[in-house]
Amino acid sequence: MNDKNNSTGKETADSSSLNFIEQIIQEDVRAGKNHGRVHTRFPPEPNGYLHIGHAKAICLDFGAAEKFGGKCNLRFDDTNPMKEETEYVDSIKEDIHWLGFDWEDREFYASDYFDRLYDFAVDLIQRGLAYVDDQSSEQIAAQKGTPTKPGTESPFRNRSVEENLDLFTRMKSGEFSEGTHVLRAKIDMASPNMHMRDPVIYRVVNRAHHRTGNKWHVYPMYDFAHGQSDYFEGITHSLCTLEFEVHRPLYDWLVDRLRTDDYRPRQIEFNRLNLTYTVMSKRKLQELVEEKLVDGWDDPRMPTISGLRRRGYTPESIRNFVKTIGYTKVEAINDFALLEHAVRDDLNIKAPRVFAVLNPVKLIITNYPEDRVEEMELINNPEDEAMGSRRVPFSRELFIERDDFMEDPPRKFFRLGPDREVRLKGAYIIRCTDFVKDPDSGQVTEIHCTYDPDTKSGGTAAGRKVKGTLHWVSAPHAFDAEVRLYDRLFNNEDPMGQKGHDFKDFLNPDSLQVLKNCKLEPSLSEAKPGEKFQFQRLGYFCVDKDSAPGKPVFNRTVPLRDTWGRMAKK
RNA sequence: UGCUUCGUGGUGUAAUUGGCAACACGUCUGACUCUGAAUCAGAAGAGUCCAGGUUCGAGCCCUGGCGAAGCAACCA
Repeated sequence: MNDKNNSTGKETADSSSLNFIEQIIQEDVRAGKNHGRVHTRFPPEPNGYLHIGHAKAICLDFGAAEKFGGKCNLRFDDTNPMKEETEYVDSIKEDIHWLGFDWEDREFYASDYFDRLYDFAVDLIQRGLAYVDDQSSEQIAAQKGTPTKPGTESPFRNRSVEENLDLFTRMKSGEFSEGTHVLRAKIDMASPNMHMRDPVIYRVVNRAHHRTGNKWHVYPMYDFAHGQSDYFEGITHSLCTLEFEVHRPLYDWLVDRLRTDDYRPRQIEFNRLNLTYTVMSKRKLQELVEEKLVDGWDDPRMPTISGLRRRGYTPESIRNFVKTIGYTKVEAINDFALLEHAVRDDLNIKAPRVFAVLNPVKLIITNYPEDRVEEMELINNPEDEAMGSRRVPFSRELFIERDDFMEDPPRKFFRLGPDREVRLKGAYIIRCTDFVKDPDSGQVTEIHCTYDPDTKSGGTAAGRKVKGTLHWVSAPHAFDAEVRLYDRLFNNEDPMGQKGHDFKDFLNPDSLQVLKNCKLEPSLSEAKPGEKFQFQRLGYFCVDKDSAPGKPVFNRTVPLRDTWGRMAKK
């Protein structure tokens, strides 16, 4: 065992803020278990990209360690060379760091322990606690029984130690082909727990491993690697999701046969993260990627860490979200609105305000001089004075949002309409005097207004009130951009939970909407991929990685709360 | 007809020696506002799966039901 002597855990947290797992840890520390040490681990399999469910685990593994003055290891659970690749190792490390956590120099791999695990398997054979089974997986499965019926014993269960040792050695040396032999722990074929019915602990795999190459022809199963790896690393609390609950007796059985002292890692399970209108299993997400139903693992509609990052989510917002939803043993489905609230909350403070017109319509101020341009001063963020202000050009021809004008507005509409007044934010109050419609489509193509020169923001009559305030851009100064609007990936709250349906039946056909000719204020022309803004009155947006000089692309992270939009829908 | 775990507003959580069911999101009002945002103030919404029991008093303890999830990969 290495690394078992880090500093004694100290209780920094007030117990009212501790989740049930942290409370257990606190009790263990108080009771002096493992000398009051707290050491956790985050153990991803490098077979795909991390999603927000992993973020929940990461926050707990690293967070709990930090709360009690302990440490958290990163350990890649790489026991299956069929599925694992170095590419995934790199993305996982990037995502953890981005979320704001650090494993320092403690980057481990289950494959680091292959020799020790093999020796332990040999030890079990010598103690009569493991045997080589020559049967096919079908035969073994048939003998396993069912949850309600006990299993039957393998005909190879009582082989001699010598024969088992010989066979296992030959498995290791590559003499056998895949599927012909396995090593099983000899426990209890009648156990009410299926996992205790002589579980397979080693299988033959004749394939290169991403780290150990062709050294091995036998690989340990998850159950034969996880608890032991925890033990080797001096882990005190091994936190995992609920589906491993039934594995715990096996975890303990193996650790108890491995350990040589009082120290013992403790597995505790918590509920998985589920979100409405999306799916969270790595396999399902992979399906979406492979069938090209999304743009890749980092498609902004994906609940992956890389997808959320590209969508414009901040690490803080994800951590705050995770804090809000908590850890219990209840199978819960969390409302996506909670996540959206978390980003808005964070971006409200951080994101500079800018003007962008997504669905532009031309507005002409007929009494404004043709060649005049004013530089209007706009506050960058009313929530943070330190973010200062910027100058935005204003001229006779502007673009405003098509939605902000109605030919025949209803009572509660307080934007622009014939003979109505409205303020152009940071500029003047204008009155609509006329508008032009395309005779064929019936679409409004031009809105004519007059402005009141006395009402300039900050000017003498600036105090006059009008009900509506619109954002705008100066037509000759604005530049074009592509803006991608995202909606929920699925139409159904719980696409996985619908009996008789494939989850893909519920894909939302309108989850991506691409707007090509959006008009952005000039200050945005320098924005770099990843930069985040509030498009005033619309939502939070960020520059996409597809963005190139002269070909800007923005993603909508989340719209602003919109009580008008909700009213209008009714 | 097994084992393990879980049932608290619409959703997620809290209520920790039994003591007025609390918070967040969402929803709806209102105030403010040069963002129909943010902010502020307020409202509606559960009597804790059901039935018994113990107790002055039960979400919490006991008994019995009901319901849900996980478990039968040589995946993790």
